[in-house]
Amino acid sequence: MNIIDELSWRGAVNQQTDAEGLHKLVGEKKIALYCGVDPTGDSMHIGHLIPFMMMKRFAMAGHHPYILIGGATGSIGDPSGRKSERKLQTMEQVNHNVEALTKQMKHLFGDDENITFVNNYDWLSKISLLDFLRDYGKLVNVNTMLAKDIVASRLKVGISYTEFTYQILQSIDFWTLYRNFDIQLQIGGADQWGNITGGIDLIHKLDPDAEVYGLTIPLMLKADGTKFGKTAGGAVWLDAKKTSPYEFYQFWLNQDDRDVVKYLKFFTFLSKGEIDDLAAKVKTEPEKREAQKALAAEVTRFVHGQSALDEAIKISNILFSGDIKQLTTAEVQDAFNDVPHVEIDAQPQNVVELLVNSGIESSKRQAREDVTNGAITINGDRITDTTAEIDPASHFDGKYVVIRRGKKKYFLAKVK
RNA sequence: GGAGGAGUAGCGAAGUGGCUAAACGCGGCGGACCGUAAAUCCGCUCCUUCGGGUUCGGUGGUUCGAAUCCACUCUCCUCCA
Repeated sequence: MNIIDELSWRGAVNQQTDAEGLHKLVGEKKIALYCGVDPTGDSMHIGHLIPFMMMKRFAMAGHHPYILIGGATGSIGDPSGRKSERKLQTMEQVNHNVEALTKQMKHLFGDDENITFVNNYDWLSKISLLDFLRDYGKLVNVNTMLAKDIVASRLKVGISYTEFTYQILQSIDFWTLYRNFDIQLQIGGADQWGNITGGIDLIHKLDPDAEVYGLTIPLMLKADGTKFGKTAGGAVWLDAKKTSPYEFYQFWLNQDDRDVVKYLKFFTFLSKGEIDDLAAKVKTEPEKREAQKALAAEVTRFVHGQSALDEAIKISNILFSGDIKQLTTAEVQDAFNDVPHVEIDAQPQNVVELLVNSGIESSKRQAREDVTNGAITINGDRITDTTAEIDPASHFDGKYVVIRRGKKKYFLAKVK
């Protein structure tokens, strides 16, 4: 199947500069393409993953993706999709983030020999101001820049010259990659359209015969219209230290029936046949949640590896179907490694005090309410009496107390 | 520089002297249903030693009593120059 057809089937094509031309090009030859990410943080979240999963598909189809880490552009700040000016990061932060992101990217995509990593700091930092103005600035029309959504939407609130210039830097990236590596396609999120077409315009001015294309991926929204990828605790990170593999697995497992097929298409490498199969099961036997399970397993394995996935499934089974009291102390220690930890005193203590002191509840009022409502389970027993005394010595050799708040939130309390 | 307008709980937004810890909506947290889904329904959503304590941009007044009135002050928005 033509890679563009596959992307279309997956719902991953929003806009293309020349749909016919690109379709023909990738059908005729193996091309080089790129997608960039700016080091705005020291870890990506699942939203960042979207274009790179598509890059991987290109690689699997025999094409050659280049992953660009924006060491230079990240120090400037992309105004795309932003309502207000970004706070400039220090160069130390940028460098730290570049290092962290590169490591993460290489972990995810680095074992594919057909994927190359580049950093735009390597060329953008070498351009002098005068060269910039003479070689590139002259080719870019300010009126065109102002008309782009990215800039136009910001004119009312204001935009600094620095952020205004961002699109030129990204254009120079595309030009540089085109010239050096014959990169003919840039892909990105829907908000990158303006930056991508800017690059294509620049390339055409410098090389009128150039054959280059742009493709954007639609903005991902949940069935209820809210942003994808956010939970109560914030973003779902790819870094296991920020979002544990167990939480990561649970995030995917809990997806809405209406969204799960879309996510399978975006985030997994399952074939069309396999996905169609799962889609049918969502309709016929939704209660089995096979699509969600497959999604959670595939993505968790891709990001965190097989053993982390096994662990996540094991914990999930224990927490949601097993009897916690049957576990040995060693099993508790092992199974709950990934669940949030708190510390408590060894003496028997009142439930409400215990919940507040351990930080599980924010106030006594809240703690009392949850206990009264039956939201609190300690070592597998539901506690509904606010005057109940909890003795940490009663289970697991007095070393641990397993606390559940609500239906899904577990905490492992270590006894001091 | 001039003229208006606005600042209330996480957000939006009522409230113009006591009955206001502050309507309502969203969000959040619980519970029921159930499939660890959605929708729906119910409860809660400043803190508390349950006596009370501290809140309506800030400071200081008036008053028995202030989110509400007065003065000063800070921030933001709109229009004019």
